[in-house]
Parts: sequence; structure tokens; C-alpha cells
Amino acid sequence: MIKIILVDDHDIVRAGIKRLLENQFNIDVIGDFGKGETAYQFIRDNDVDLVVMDLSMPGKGGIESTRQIKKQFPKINILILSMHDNPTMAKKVLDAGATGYILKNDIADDLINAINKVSNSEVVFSRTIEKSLKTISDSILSKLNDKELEILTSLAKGNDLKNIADDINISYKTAANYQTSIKQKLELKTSVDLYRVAKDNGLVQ
Amino acid sequence: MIKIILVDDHDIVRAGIKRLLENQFNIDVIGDFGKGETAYQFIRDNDVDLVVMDLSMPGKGGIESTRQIKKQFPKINILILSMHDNPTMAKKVLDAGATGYILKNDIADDLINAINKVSNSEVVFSRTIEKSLKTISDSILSKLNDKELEILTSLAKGNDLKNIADDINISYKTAANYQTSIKQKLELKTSVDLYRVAKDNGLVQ
DNA sequence: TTGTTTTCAGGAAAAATTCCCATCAATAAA
DNA sequence: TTTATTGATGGGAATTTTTCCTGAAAACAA
Repeated sequence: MIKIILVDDHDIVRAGIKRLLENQFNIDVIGDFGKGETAYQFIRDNDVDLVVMDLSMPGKGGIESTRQIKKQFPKINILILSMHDNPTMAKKVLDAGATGYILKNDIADDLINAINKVSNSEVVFSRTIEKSLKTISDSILSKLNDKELEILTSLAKGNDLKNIADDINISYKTAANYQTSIKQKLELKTSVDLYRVAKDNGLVQ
Repeated sequence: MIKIILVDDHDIVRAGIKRLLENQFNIDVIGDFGKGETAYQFIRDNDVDLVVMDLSMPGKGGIESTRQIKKQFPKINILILSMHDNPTMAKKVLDAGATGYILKNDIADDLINAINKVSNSEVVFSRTIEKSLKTISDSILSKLNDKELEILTSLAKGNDLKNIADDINISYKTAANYQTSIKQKLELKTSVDLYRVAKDNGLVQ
């Protein structure tokens, strides 16, 4: 019997997961919580095999909670349920110690399947995530050289190419060329994508 | 007896709502669907009192679906369930014809309460939304018209002008002109600034 | 030394953006 | 009803930005 707790700030989602799992003979949902902190307290006092956790929660989010739980209770496996198909997040989640990452719009069977696998410490990802994870490999930023990294950071801060070129003493043309090569190396299209990558990889904010 | 259908692309959420409603004697969930189009077909062929609909769905989103349903079946009341506490969206939802807008992390009682009220055509909002709706009038975004708001949101999501223009059926030139006017009205320069503003005002994430 | 890689930048073409203006439709005012 | 007025749309043309290609100079390695 896999003893599970649910951590998700949405009542509806918790109720939904419970319903989906209620006729699984080998799964027992022994608790559900609206935030990481209360879940953590429960874990300290009870025997829990697996935590199904939402990624984005108010207060301490899913990643931070995962890190905390794994640090104190390495044997507990954690399955992250996310709204969004975000490979960068998936990577962070893995680094924080989660064993699986699936999407809320994966169907019920996938959830049950994921729970069974994760409870055996098998790594599980949504198919869509798995696909995009390949392109992310390590930190994608390792593809960039120092100048490119510097320019990406500055762009993400909202500076425009002219000022950046002045700041680091290269010509505008060179700066523009670097911007192009950043986009190419990272396979990005828009400036917003640049910002997202910079943010997801901790270059800004 | 209130005959309800659910429209939400997440299996888990639909299951959750069903569970929360299953012991309400006056509520009957007579169908649930993953997207607006199939829900619409069901509505045409069946007697439906109330639609509980997710705001963000792939394909035709909650707003467009709301507009369509209200146009053909004005008597059906629509309750929007949203992930995010976004007053701008709430406003658009009302304009599209929805009668209520509550958040997925509102507790079960609120959902049931909202369903009962909305089925009597009473307008219902989450308390948090209601609060922020007051402040929206002086949000800088009020300087933008609907199209501009739509385009800003889409830009901030990383879409490029060509796709946006296609999506909302205007020419590329018009979309570009809107982008320019957004920047002017909001006194912004770079795309990153656009993203920042969109994010700060709850249009994305 | 000689070849190779890296950094920087210009030219030219392509694409995106801006600014200005025209059209059409809806609306308000006379 | 007729006439302004306003708002949404998108084209034209100039400008700016971006891309792609190329080459020079510097740094580095063999």
C-alpha cells in the first residue's frame, strides 16, 4: 500500500486527485494539505511514502518544499504536478529532488501510472516534457560565451542594444550580431523568450 | 435541480468538481468536457442550466466560448473558474457574458455557493477579485483598449506579431501598429518592458 | 613560423517598426 | 435624415533593427 499525501493549494484539485485515486486498491491518500508547511509537519509525525505536490503554490512553492522534504526525508518520493509544460521548471524540480513531473492535464491513467512508478523511485516525466528536456540538457546557457552571457543579461534587464554596446565598449553592430547568435544558439525567436530564459536561469531577478 | 456541465481541459479538475458537487441534492452534473467546442455541441442537444468553465483552455478559450454560448443561449448562466486572481481577466469575462468568476483555490463551499447564486443569474466574484476590481480602473492598463490588451498579453506570452495577427484575424500591419501604440501609451521602449508590465499587472503567469 | 580559433565589425539584404494617412463602419449630434 | 465624430483597420514609405555573410585583427596552438 502506497501511503500518499497531496499538497496543492486548490481544493478542487485535491478533491479531483482523491476521486481519481479512490478505487486504486494499492494507493491510500492519508492526508491532503493546502501548503507545503503544513504538509511538512504531517510528514514529520506520520509515515508517508509519496508526496504528490503542486508546483506553484503561494508561500513556499513546490520546489522549495521538495528540497526541504528530501533533505530531511530522502526516502520519500515526490511527484510534482504542474499546470505548465515547462522543461526549465522540470529541470529545477529534478535538481530539487523530485522523482517525477507530470502535467495536470495528463489523464487519470497517467497519474496512477506515475504514482506507481515514482513510489519505486523510478523517474517519470510527461511525454511532452521529456521531449523538450532533451533540448535543455545541462544549463542551456553553457552554450553561450562570456560576451553573449553578458549581453543576454543586460538585454533581460531591459537595456537596449545601443546602450549595451556602449557599456561594454563594442560596436552596435557587434552587439546586434551577438544578440543574433544568442537567439540562434538558444533556438529562441522573440525578445520575450530571451527574457524568459534569462529569468529561468537566474540571470535576472 | 440545477443541470450543470463542466468545461475544463484538466481531467483532475473536472473530477475534483464532480466530487465536490456529488452530494449536493439540488445539483446535477450532466456532462463534462475538455474543450469548449464539444461542450457547445452538447448544449445544443441538451437542456443545460449552468456551465462551469475554465478560463484558460487550449484552442478556443473560456472567454470566446462564453461569448458563443451566451450569444446562442442567453438563458444559460456561466460561471468561470480561473487559476489566477486577475482582475483584468475578470472584467473581460463579465463583458463576454459570464455571470460569475471564482478562483480554483476558493474552497468547496464557495463553489457550491457560487453555483447556487449564478444559477439565479446573480453576479458572483471571488472576494480577492472583487477587491482588486476596484483598483483596476486606475491601473495603467486602462489606457489600452481591448485589442491592445489582447495583443500585449499575447506578446508577453512570447508569441510573435505574425501569429498574433493570424490568431485574432487582423493584418500584420495592424498588429504592428497596435504594438507601437501600446508602447507609446505605456511609455515603454523594449519588448522586455512590455513583458514586465504585462507580468506586473497579472496579464501573464 | 604557420595554421586555427576567437573576437570584433562592416556591407547588404531582409525584416520589423514607426509615422502618417485613408478607408470604412458605428455612433453621436444637429 | 444628414452630418460630424470617433474608433478600428491596414496600406505606403521612411527608418530602424536584425540577419547573414564576409573579412580583418588578435589570440592561441602546433
